[in-house]
Amino acid sequence: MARPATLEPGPMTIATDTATPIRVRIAPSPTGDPHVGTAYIGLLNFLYARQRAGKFVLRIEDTDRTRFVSTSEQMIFDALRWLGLEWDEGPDVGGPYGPYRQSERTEIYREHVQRLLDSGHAYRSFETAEELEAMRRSQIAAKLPPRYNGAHRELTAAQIAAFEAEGRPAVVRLKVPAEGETAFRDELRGAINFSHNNVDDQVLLKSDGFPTYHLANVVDDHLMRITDVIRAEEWISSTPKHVLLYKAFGWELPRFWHMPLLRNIDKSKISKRKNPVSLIYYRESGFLPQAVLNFLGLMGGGMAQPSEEEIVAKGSSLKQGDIFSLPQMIEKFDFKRISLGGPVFDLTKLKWLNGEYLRALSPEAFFQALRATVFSDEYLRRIAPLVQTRIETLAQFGEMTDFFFKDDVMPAPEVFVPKKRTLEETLDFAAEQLAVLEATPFTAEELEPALKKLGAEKEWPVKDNFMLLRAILTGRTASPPLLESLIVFGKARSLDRMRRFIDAQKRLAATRR
RNA sequence: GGCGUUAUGGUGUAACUGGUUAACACGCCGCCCUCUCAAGGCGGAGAGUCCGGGUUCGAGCCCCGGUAACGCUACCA
Repeated sequence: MARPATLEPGPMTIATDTATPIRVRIAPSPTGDPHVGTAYIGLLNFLYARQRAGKFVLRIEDTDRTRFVSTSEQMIFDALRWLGLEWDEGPDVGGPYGPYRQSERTEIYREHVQRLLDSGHAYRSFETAEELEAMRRSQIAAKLPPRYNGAHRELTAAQIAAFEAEGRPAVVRLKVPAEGETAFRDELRGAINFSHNNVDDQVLLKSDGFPTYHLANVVDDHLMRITDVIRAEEWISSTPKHVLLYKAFGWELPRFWHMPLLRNIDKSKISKRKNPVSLIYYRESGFLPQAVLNFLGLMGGGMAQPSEEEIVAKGSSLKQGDIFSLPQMIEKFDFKRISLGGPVFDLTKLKWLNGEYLRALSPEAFFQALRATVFSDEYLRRIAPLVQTRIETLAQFGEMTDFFFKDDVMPAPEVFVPKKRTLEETLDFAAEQLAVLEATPFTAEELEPALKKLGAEKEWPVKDNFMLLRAILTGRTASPPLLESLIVFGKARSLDRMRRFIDAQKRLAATRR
């Protein structure tokens, strides 16, 4: 892999106190579109590795077969490469500690689980999912904290044999010590303690034979010689379980760095409901990877603002302080500076930044960027057949297809509300359509029946059903074929357009009242 | 509910080991430039640093006590 010289550890390289080479990893789950959160944590890990001449590993965390999406893994690869976050080891590039896909490591997990069973750090538990669910409900009803009650912690050999004879499937759980506490150090926050009263007997091996995150993550991090676990803050609460596992195996602990969570405007954890969260969306909407990376680098504030002397020395203007490249981040990004409050992912500022990058392009580079994205041959080639029979001069192509090239369309209520329907009913139905589209792969064979099924359930005639969707997607009542348009425009952008539409209309309706 | 984390303008961040009227960027408003719109230039409004105590000549920075937000609380990650 050819890397620009600037990416090599420069004078700012941080000396580490250990002789062991630094190794970090990201472990995305292939459950859907690649997520901005993955890019954020990916960037941070990448920077950390590059600053210390370490290795950046990509591991695919595909142990949940119920949420597995087969196309997801490739999309993750593509999105990370688009951003320029190249990994040194991973499922597609190999490496000395493979395999890098957890579904290919089940034998390893089984062996390790057996070790825990043998050493008494784990035990088999035979409750069914339904029984556990019932237990949880009654605990919540009784206002008790929902926790595993430990019923099978001390089964006798005879009891275990009986359950097995019954053919009951088992899970393996971590045997958390009844007393005491587990403490660990977070590199950004200092010591964190958890009383064992508050650490559940986590399932380590599911009844389908796959490990849970907790087990797989610890085993793999150890086997892959990961020295620094840089991950999102949401993992703090489960870190004691991980620490307990390291100890049970007798392994050395990695350093833990928990990064603040990216937030929606209302400060909740970033989610697709309130923010475009798919990296596909950003790529297809014409954001430049450098701008996205730059923006992500702003989140958490690891880049010091330049001092006045530096500004004078460089002769640059003050606002350049928010603009920096990946090599500059490698040089200057300081993990100890990261501020812990959850940063709001503010699309407005991202757009400004992207505009700065666009303006900085040479005319030729700008033209090439256009040709590579919104006016790519590939895109045009897919749109062309949708309009060929519908236009009389080639110039009409523009009118017919404008919505394919817009960032936003916003039809008026006269356009999208069917006769005999109220605005409110219509928006409610649009929300139903959105839910269906989210759950459906974007192919004609899948989309059509799914939408028709919804229409039948809610008693919306096909005509009104499709017309509403057409209005939302295209902004008008006449357009190329709806389903094909949806598919070509793409799932990420289509869903975003719908969400924005519903949000905006609800807000409008509220102000009218 | 329990546990954990966090807390500086609307948003992202600054403020060296406590030291002058809390700084920069985005956004917002106004003016200039201009055929328009952007961009660019200039200017402005907007926080007294979550709240309450304390230490100190002096606190956004230190101590104590609250509050709020967020996260976790799954055979999901």
